[in-house]
Amino acid sequence: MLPQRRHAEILRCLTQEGSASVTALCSQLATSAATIRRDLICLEREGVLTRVHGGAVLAPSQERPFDRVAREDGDVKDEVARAAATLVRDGESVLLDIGTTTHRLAAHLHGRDITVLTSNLAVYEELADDQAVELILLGGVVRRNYRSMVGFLTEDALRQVRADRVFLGAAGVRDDGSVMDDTVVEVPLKRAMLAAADQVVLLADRGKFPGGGLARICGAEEIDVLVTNADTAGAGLSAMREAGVEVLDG
Amino acid sequence: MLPQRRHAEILRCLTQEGSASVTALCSQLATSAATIRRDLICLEREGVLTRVHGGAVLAPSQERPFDRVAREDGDVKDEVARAAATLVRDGESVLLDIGTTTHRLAAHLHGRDITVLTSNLAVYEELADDQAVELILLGGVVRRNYRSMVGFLTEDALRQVRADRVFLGAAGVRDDGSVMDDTVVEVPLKRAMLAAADQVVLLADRGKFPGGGLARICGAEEIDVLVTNADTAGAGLSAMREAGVEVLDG
DNA sequence: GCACAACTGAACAATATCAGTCATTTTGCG
DNA sequence: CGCAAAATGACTGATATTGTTCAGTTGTGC
Repeated sequence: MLPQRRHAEILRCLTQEGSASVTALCSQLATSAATIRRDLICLEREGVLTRVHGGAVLAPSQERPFDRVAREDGDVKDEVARAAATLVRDGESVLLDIGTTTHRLAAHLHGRDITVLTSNLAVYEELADDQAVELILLGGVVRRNYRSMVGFLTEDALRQVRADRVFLGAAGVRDDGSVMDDTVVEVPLKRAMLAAADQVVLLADRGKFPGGGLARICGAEEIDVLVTNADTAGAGLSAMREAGVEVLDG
Repeated sequence: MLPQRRHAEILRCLTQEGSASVTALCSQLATSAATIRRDLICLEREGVLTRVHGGAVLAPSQERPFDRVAREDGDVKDEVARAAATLVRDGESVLLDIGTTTHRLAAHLHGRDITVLTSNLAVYEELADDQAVELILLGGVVRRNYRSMVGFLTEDALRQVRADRVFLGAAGVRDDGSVMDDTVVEVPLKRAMLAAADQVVLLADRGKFPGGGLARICGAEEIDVLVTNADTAGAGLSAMREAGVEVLDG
């Protein structure tokens, strides 16, 4: 393996985890501790990381903005996004819905060895520079205000692909467990996404219980996993549980 | 194997993986280390890559081959782009090919009341904030280095749409009028674009006459309009004229 | 404070790669 | 066909990188 490749890999581990130990890097890169140390010295000289006893951490200036946002406590949406990211396994292909919640999820998927399918242009911009993630855009008519693509092209594309998991956002969940959306044009898209994935994961922070919306996307029975906050409560959540939805707390 | 073919292959490996080792290239291209090194020296002189111990990595300025190309030959290409923009009428829908030339064309389409269809992500970024232009992305697998989307999704999308005009880029025009490209994966896309538009406009500055390329996209008879520089000359241009192509000077 | 484990830095040997040279083969051209 | 130029592959001494070893240091639990 080329030294540069190793350096890139070390940085990938660092940005993903925030820190990395020499022994972990040894096994991950199949090399000796001496080489890793030499690499770390080199990278420290470049100023991209700081060496600490046993490994290295990202240099303060190198922390990506989303990482800082992610570590702030009390951000209910980010709790959900972070919890959802733990569901994704290496090698999988995931379908990300339109909206800000899935954009936040994408920010937690940096450096992962996965394929992301989406019509969410915010996700595209988030992951555009990430070499690890394979990115597939669904196409469609660009809606600037929503940073997304919609229309028959998007729906057609969804019929041609298959994902291991779809991460769905929503405007709210009604007390009967119905998943609702505000934007009528998105509903057929969301339904097409449901059909294109093996597992349906709904991202809904506690503010979505109960929640309104003009149009019904689907009922609780179509959802496999609900990711929400630990302190979420309400009839909608109970309805989800009764429908056999696995509930994951952020 | 021809040196040019080897160089193209080396670049393909590099853009795909980000780095390549001499030994890997040896076995992949079935040649000796000495030859690979000579190739790398040559390519490094061109500024395309940076040699490192054990192999090569993409040159820092080269990580986005797109941006590099975009800066070269500024005026020559921009003459062509500006002239091409005059062909577009309000209310039309235009299909823009992958590449830098069409990106430049897009820069001249700001504020126009038109619909732009493209798989060129540089065009998307150029026009994303322009309220006047309706933007439709074709979808597909994102190729970061080329700022484009390719693959069967893109081709499928092209079969579903119809444009008044397609603006096509190319690596070069041969003396017999054949339009050539370097990137094999783009050829079926370009052919699908030809089929999806009523009029085919080829953008080719004087540097493209004569020009090489691995794969043939189409012959002169498929082109309706050629936009080039005023001082362009050569057998390829004559072949175009003989085939009845309307030639527009920038 | 002390013992113990883990980590570090430096030196060294082994290995891999590099640049240069030279013989051989291929290519282009009259 | 023959010749010259270019490209290729093999060899060699020089250089760079890597893994190992070991003495010294740091961190941790008692």
